[in-house]
Amino acid sequence: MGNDHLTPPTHATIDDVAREAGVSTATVSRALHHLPYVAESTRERVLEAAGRLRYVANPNASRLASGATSTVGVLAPVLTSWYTTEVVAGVEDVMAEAGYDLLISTADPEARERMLSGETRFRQRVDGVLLVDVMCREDGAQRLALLDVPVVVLGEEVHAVDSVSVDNIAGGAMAADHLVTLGHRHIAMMGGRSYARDAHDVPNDRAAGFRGALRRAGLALDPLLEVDGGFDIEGGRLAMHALLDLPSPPTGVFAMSDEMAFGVLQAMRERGLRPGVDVSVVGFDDHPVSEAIGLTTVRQPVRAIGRTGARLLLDHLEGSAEVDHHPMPLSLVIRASTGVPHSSP
Amino acid sequence: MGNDHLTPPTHATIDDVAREAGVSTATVSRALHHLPYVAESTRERVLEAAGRLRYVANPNASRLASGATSTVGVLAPVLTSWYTTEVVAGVEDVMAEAGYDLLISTADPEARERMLSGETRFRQRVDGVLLVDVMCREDGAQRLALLDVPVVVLGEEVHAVDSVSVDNIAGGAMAADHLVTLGHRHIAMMGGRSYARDAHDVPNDRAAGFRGALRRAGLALDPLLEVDGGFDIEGGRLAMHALLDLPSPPTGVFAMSDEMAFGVLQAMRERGLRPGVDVSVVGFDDHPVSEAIGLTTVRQPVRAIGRTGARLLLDHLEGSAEVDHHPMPLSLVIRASTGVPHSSP
DNA sequence: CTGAAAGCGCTTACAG
DNA sequence: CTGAAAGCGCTTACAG
Repeated sequence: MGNDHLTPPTHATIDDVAREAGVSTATVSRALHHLPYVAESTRERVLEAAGRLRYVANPNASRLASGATSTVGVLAPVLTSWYTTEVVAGVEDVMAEAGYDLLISTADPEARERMLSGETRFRQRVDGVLLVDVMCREDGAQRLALLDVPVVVLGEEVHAVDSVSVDNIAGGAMAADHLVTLGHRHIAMMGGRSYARDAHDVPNDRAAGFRGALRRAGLALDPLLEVDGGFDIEGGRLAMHALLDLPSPPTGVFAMSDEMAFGVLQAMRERGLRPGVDVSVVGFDDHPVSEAIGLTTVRQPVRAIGRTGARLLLDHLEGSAEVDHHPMPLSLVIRASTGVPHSSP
Repeated sequence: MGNDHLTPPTHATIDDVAREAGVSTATVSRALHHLPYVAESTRERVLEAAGRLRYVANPNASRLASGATSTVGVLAPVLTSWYTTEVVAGVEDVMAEAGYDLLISTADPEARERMLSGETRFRQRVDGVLLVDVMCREDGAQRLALLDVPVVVLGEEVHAVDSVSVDNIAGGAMAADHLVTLGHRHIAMMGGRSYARDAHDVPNDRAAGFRGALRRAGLALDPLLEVDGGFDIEGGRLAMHALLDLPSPPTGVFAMSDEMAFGVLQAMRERGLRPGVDVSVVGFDDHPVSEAIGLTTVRQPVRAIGRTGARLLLDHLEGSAEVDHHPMPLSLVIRASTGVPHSSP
């Protein structure tokens, strides 16, 4: 109380600024947008008046009048996994700086279908769309290319629209090669069809790469050692317990995500087994916790994936028509969870 | 190609629907908003026409005309910590269902000041605001109460506006009591002033509760055992190494966040020390990884904090004027990282 | 370099 | 129950 009684009950509009500066609203608009053909002295007067009135343009009015939304839509799996959060953070980094808002929507299967048919809540509300791990395939990408906004696809390689992804086949092979090189012969592979990765090429690609590398080493993947860990911690824990209950448990495990690998390590701890000694474990992602607990993993540049996708979308918003696939690098990070097999042949 | 040539190059507007249904735009608007005083037969005709034309109202036009934004602002520390992500996910759960968009903004110190003075990018763009761990204190809350949108504060107790938080003093005491009960006497406390928690009451409250509980047990906190772990993994690791380099290292450590505790465990692993045997560790949060690695911790209902805050804000948006503090419960989750002191007196 | 005016696509009193 | 019309606050050709 006793404070600033002058606080306006409502916000200043462009008319207020025009009056204050003694010019028309058109001139105010031009001056504030730094458009050419405004006398320097006029511009200064407008800027000053706007500052005095603490004027901020009403975005709804601007957008309605100009047709631009200054918003990009992000369709992503539930923002619950570290991976997704981090990708979106990368997108946010770039888009915030460029002055775009993000409208984030959850990518369940129906949302995916609505997206492909252009029926999303994004309609009329965004200037462009980023799809995170939605898995459209080439036919989906062709439908996206027909939409009236530019679209960039993250997490898979397509060609009808811009895309950025890692080479999951190579990633699976890196994990296998590492375990084989250490001397492992009896190796398990843990994947899954999580909610987020339903109908996904990602696990399939990692599996294919993993199998291929084993094959090249003269090994085959024992069907008993191929398990579903649901891409989360608890799923990884349960699947690992099942593996350890086998008559002949594996000496090495490749978990297709670090979160599953955390569950694997938890199961080992529950049985008093030592990672890297009794059983070797390789994850995928390089979650921040992985370094802390010493998990060997295939690192993806998660945040950079988001940033790169955002930059590509900005290019399109500025008129670029180039369409390409942008591969991102993977690397193996070796830590304490892998070592030579305990009972080496 | 060869596909649907009829796809309209532009979106249907309310005028198109009105023409198609043979009514005025006013009637279309009323019918679509399920307002009273529209003949059932008319409503049906409008709904059908809108469906046929795949009409979606232009939100910018709606918002400009009605003055409502259907958006709530969320001011939160960098969306990089699990805690923040999870709170925001809880907010999103509730707000998405109520038909509100989220406009998320980063809460650095300048953003905090702009918020308190009503100068944010939220101006004119949101119907309400949720502050996550921004720490306004009572005087800040009084300024927020003067703003022209309702505000709910998460993470601290204030009274000028609605707030929801846990009792951090009690939480610090729970950690201390647990370690003392196990027989620990030489106990370290790891806090910090992270970017996110700068100028924060949270660490202070946890520290006060921790100290108070020690005092009640006839113990005092050795100043050498009070360290800064920066509220992240690496900071926790470094601080723990420093503690272990002390002439008389602690037998127990209370880290004020699970992520710091992960760093503590990493440092121990690097030195071959066993959690719960050589040194006992208590965290704070109950991060999903904590169960996997067996970290004893003070659990907060993080997602529920976000949900509760969102519901309170919705209440205000619907006209409620009640203002209250809403406490959320903490609980101690005992796991393998704590045990009786190795060299018990 | 600047202004008058139309228009963006809705919502909402105001009259019937 | 329904329509004509004003108005929300901007932007942007179109003229000067």
